Formats: sequence, structure tokens, C-alpha cells
Amino acid sequence: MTVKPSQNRRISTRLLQLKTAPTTPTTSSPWNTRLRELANQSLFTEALSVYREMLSFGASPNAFTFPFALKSCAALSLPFVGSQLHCHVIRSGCDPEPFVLTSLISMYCKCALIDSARKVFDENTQSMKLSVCYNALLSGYVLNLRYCDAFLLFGKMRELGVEINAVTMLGLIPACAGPGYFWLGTFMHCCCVKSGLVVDLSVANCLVTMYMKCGSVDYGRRLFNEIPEKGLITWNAMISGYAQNGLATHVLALYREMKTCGVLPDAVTFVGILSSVAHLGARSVGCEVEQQIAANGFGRNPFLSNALINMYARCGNLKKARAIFDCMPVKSVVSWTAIIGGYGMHGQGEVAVQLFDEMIRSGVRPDSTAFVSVLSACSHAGLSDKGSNYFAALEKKYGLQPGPEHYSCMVDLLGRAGQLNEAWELIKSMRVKPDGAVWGALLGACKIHKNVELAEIAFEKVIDLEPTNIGYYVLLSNLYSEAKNLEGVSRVRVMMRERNLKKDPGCSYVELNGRVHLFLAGDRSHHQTVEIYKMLDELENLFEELGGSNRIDREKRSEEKHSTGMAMHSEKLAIAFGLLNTSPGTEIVVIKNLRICGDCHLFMKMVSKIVDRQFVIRDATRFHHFKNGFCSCKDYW
DNA sequence: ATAGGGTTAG
Repeated sequence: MTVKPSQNRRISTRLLQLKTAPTTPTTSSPWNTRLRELANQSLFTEALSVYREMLSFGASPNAFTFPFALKSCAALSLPFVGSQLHCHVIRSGCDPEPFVLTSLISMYCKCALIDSARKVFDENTQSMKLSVCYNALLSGYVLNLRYCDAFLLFGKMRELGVEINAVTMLGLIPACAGPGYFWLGTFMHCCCVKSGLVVDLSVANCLVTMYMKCGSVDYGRRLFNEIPEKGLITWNAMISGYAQNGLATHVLALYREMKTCGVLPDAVTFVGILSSVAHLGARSVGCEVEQQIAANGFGRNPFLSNALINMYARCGNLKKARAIFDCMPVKSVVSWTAIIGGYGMHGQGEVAVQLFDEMIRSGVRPDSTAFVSVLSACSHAGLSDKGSNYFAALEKKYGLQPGPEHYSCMVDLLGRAGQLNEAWELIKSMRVKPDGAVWGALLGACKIHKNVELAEIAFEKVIDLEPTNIGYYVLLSNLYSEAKNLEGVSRVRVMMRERNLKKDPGCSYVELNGRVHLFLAGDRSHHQTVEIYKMLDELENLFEELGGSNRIDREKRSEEKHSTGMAMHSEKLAIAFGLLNTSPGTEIVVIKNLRICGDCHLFMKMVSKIVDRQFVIRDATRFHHFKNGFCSCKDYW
């Protein structure tokens, strides 16, 4: 705004200044200071109102104003305000200023207007020499997933001899951070070593992250070990990298190491740790993290709240998960997804569905993952109509592409409801290649509804995709034995032997008086075995008297006793044991692998109708360390 | 001015 304010306006401005804030200046520098402070504190909305206020008071923005105003626009993703600012920049004549130029490019990139950014870059001859402008545009290309353009620009920089510095690398390396980009990543690593830029801690951190995102955990760790003076971000990069790769035990070990090195964790560290705590059930660490969060005042961090919701939901404490969720001032899709998934995991599909609808009403747009959590909740709770509607809305209403993960939920949903042919037709209609989970869901449904022919088709496909997943062999073998097809049973056995696959029996745990008791499927070694099986018999009789729908189960169980391929479900043993050893009105904590067995919820629902106990389920999908039947109750949930 | 770490399902 170089237009000189009229005399009248100047007078009125003066008056206003006297009335409201006696210190309100018409020179730009105090405004700039205020604007910079706000922008640096990430108070972008406030920063932009200061900019507007500044204009209304007749102060002229200059090269020290625009970078911060543009940064705020970029952060809030306001392309319209951004291009207005661009006009102001041109009018003020400070567009060739490097500060302003890079801010403009960066703003357009962050608002996804990459072509406008390129235009700014190309129109200024000045920018062709400046490394900073190249860096801004290059990181913008990567941000907008245009990796080819980014590498072309990188090539041009090398060709023209433009300075390549640490920031150039920081922009480019994330383009190699994905499965399949590993070799490109190692090339970038080599470039950094040759140019000596690896000594820059930021660059090294970035490379560690890149390797972890490629799934090359060993390379990441090796580089991590080579960094002489690790910073907090270095530790965080490694910890979250392990967490992303599902290496929960490594996460906890590294956290311990970090503490012995005297590095203080921050909110980001805790996010990585919490997801591992949730998967492992490492209670002592969970409690410690909880205290640390309270002590450090990280309570308001939305990422941390999401991680806490997930942890409590997985560990069976839905009440606490819900309390955190309800307290969040701004709930993102991730927060909703976490709580919906939590209810879904515990068989409370109705609540999950209500929450999903509430999310949409509150104006949060569901993403692909949110649909996965609501669809899986529907399939666990048998809400087939609801699920089908959501599946249709996914594409029609929200323009999302259904992936194999959505199809596997739908196949599970239809399959459980007995619509096996519909499920098969759905698979055939898929535009993306079905993965193991899709065929596995069909196989699981065939097992429930005893359809041997279709099961054989599904089995062939799933084994082709996941040849070492024992669960599928067991499913088919059990189906064969139910159908009294002994030849089939032995055929599957031979396949397993040939592929050197050892069958791990399914297992469940019950927590009782601070001790965790492990039950294997078909286990008869427990000292209360006789009582447990008696209790299960009694329960069956009660079910029959009440509804009589469990006859099939009874038949199945009589076979279980004799056939070698079948075994009494571990969670039934665990539940019976819990009933035997608790008094009415208490809570029984059942820890089991939620991924494999969905019938568990049904059984628990029926049991809780006739006995005065509350069941809490904890997900043990990743309880690897329990495999040998050992666990220490002090350290684990 | 440009940059590095974070949540979600199966």
C-alpha cells in the first residue's frame, strides 16, 4: 500500500489512536515486530489481523512485513488472501527482495498452487541465481508430490552451479522416503556424504527418517549410530521410525537408552512411545509416560491426545479414551477415527456408527482410514446395512477410491451375514488387486458358514499372496475337519510341513488379581481344566434355554473333544476361568488377539447376559512376548 | 526465507 492516505484519513487515524491504543503507530516497524512475533509463535490468524489492522492505520507494509504475512497465509492455507498479498507485494515494489520472493514461492507451494509458484520463480531473473528460491520451489514440488519436477530442478541447479546446501537436501530427501524409493535414497545419502552435508545434523536426521520410511530399519539404525552428537529430533526420528515399522520392543529399548544419555523427551517422543505401549501393553512405561505428560503440560497437544485415545482404547479402558476425546477442543479425523476404532474393537458397533455420523455432522470430512474403522466396527457388530451404506458413500459422496482394506471389511461384513456369493461377486468387481486380507476375509466367512468349495478358491488365492500366514492353513484345516473331510485335513498338514510352518495355537489371557493367566486353544493342562469345561457346558445349556441358537456351537464342541485339528477356542477357556475365580459384579479383563477371532464378542455378549460380570477386552494382536506362555505382570498389562 | 520428529485399520 504505497497510496498515500488522504489528510482526512490521517486525522481520523490519529483520533482512533488516541481513543483505543495511544501507542498505535503509523510507521511500519512496530507493526512488523508484532507480526513477526505472532507468526513465530504460530499465531497465524492473529498475525493476519495485525496485517489488516496495519493497513487500516495507513502504515505501509515493506520487505520486513510480507514474509511473515505470507508465512501465515501458507500455514492457514489461504490461497485467496495469499494472492491478494502478492498484489500488495507488487504494488510496494519489493518483489525482487530475496526474503519476499522466497516467501511468495513458498506460500503458493503450501497452498498447492505450484504453477503460480513456478511463475513467480520464472518471472524474476533475480531468482535464477538464488539458492534459496530454488530450495523453496524444490521443497514445494516435493510437498505437492511432484518428485520428477523436483529432481529435474535439482539437476538444473547442479548444471547451473547454483549452491546446493543443507536445505536443498532437506527438501529433496523426503521425496525418497517411501517403500520402493530405497535406492534413490541411498543415492541421496551418497550425495550428502560426498558434499560433506551429512555432518549437518538436520540432514542426518532427515536421512534417518527417510530410511525408516523406506522400511530399511537397519540402514536407519546404522546411520543413527554414526551420528556423534544426537539431538532430540534424532532420537525422535529413530523412535517414531521403529514405531512406524511395528518394532515396539525396539522403541522401548531406545527410549531407555535415550534417558540414560540424559536427553529429555518431548511430546513427539511420547507419541511414538504411546503407540508402542498400546501394542505391547507395557504398563509401567504407560504409567510413566502418563505422569510425564501431566508434569510437562503436554496435555493440550492434539497428536498426543490422539495417541492416548488409541492406547486406552486398545488397552480396554474405553471410558478414559472417551474422556480424553470429549475434552479435545478441536477433534481431527484422526481423533474421531481413534475413538470409533476403539468402540469397534470392543464390539460396540452401534456407538461407533453414532460417532461416525456425529463426526460428519460436526463438519469433519472422513478420510480413507476413518472409513476403515467404521466399516470394521460394522462388520464386528453385524451391522451389514449400515456398513453397505457407508461403503457406497465412500465413493459416491466423498469421492474416495475404495482400497483393498475397505473391500476386506465389506467381504467380512457380507460373509459373516452369510452372503458368501455377494462377497465373492464384490471381490470379482474390484478394480484394485485384492490382497491377502480380502481373500482371508472370504475364507473366514466360508469357515463360519461351512462352504468348502468357495473356501478352497479363497485359500488358493490367499496362500499365493501370503504363503507363510499360518492362520489361513488352520482355518481351512478346521473347516475340512468340520466337514469330516479327513483327506483335506491331511493335505493341508502336508502343505504346512513342506513349507516348514509350525502352528502356534491361538491364545488368550485373563487378568486376575494382578496376574495374567494364559490359555491356549484346546488347552487341558490347567489345574482347573475340569471345572472350566464344566462351566462351559453349563453356559451352553443356559444359552439353549434362553435362545437356543447355539446348537451348532455345541455340535462343534463335541467334535472338538475328539478331533485333533480342532481346539476349544482359547477365549472361551479364559472366560470360563475368569467366571470361576471372580465374584459377581466384578470386571473380567480378557486379553486376546482381536484380529483373528470375531466370534469372541458374540460369546461374551451372551455370557454377560446371564452372569453378573463386566467384560473388558484388550487387544493382544501384537503380544509377541507372550508366546511362550511367559509374562511378568509387573511390566505388562 | 528455505528444513528435520507425530496420530488412524486389517
